[in-house]
Amino acid sequence: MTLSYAEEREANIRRNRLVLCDLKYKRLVPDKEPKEQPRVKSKRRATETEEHVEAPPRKTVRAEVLLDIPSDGKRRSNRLANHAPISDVRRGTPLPLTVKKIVSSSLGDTKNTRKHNPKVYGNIPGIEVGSWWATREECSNDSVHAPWVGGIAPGQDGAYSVALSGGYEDDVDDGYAFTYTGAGGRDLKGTKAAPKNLRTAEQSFDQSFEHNHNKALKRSAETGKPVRVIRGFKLQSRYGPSEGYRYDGLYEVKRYWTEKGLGKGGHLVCKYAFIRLEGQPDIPVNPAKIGDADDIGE
DNA sequence: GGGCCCGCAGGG
DNA sequence: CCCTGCGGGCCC
Repeated sequence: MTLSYAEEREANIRRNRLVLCDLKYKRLVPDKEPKEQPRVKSKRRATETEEHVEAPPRKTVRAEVLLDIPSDGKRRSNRLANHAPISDVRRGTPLPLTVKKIVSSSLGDTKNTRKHNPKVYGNIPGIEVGSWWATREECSNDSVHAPWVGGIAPGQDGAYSVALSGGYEDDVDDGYAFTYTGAGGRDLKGTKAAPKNLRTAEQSFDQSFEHNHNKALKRSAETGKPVRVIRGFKLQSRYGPSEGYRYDGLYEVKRYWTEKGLGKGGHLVCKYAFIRLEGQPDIPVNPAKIGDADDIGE
C-alpha cells in the first residue's frame, strides 16, 4: 500500500522522534534506578510567559549522561579538553524573543571582513549564544556558519556548523535535541534538455556518507567535536526564529543512520541526531510558531 | 504565491 | 578552473 506524503512524513517524524527519545532515556538513567517511574509527559504548555518570564535555570541531567554514550565505544577520556570553553556563557539565561541583536561585524560591506576563522570547533569569540542575523551572509561574515547556502560546513574532524532551515520536512526539532538530514541527492543543474542552475531542489537520488558534508557529520559523531548550530526562520519548529538566523550554541552528533527520505522515489537520506551541550543559555520558544505544521517539536 | 537567475564560500 | 549547497532577490 502506498502512503500519502503526509502519512509518510508522519511516520518518518515518529521514527525520528523515537531516536531522540532513545537518547533521552539513556540520558535520564539515574545512578540509582528509581523503578519504573511512569514517565508522565509533563503537560507543560510552553507559553510565552512561562518560557520568558520565569525560565529558571533548568537543572536537567542532560549533559552528564550524554557523555555516557560513546559513539563507538572508544575513548572519551579528555575529549572535553578540546572543546571551546563554554563556561563563560551564562547559565539558564533566557534569550530574548523579540529583541534582535545584529552582530555582523561587516555592516554594509559586501567584502568578507571576518575577524575569526570559521573553520574551528566550538564557539566563535565574541559571538554569544542567541546572536541573531538577518541573512546567512551576515552570519557567514561573523564566522559562525560560513556557507551562504549550504547547511553543513564540513571539516576534517567533523562539521564546524550546521544550519536548520526546514529544508527537510521530516526532521524533528526539540530544541535541545534534533534530527538533521545530510546533503546531496538533489539535482541542481537539471537535465540537458532542461538545464537549471539551482541551489536547492527535490531529492532525486540517494544520499551517502561518501559525500563530503555527510562524511563530516559522521566524523562529528566519532570524534565528539562540538558543532555550532543556527536556526533559521524557515524552520517549522517552535524553536525557530520568526526572522533571520539565530546562533543556538554547541551540539554534539550522537547518532547517524540512513533512512528513506520523503518525496517521490523515497531516496535514501543520511540522518543525524544532535544533542545540545549543557551549560548554555536556554533556547527561546517562539509563540508564533507553536502549533505550526503538525506541531513539530512537540 | 511560483519561477528563475544570480553571487558567494568552500572543496575538488 | 569546475561543481555543489536547507539563499535571496527579482519578476510575474
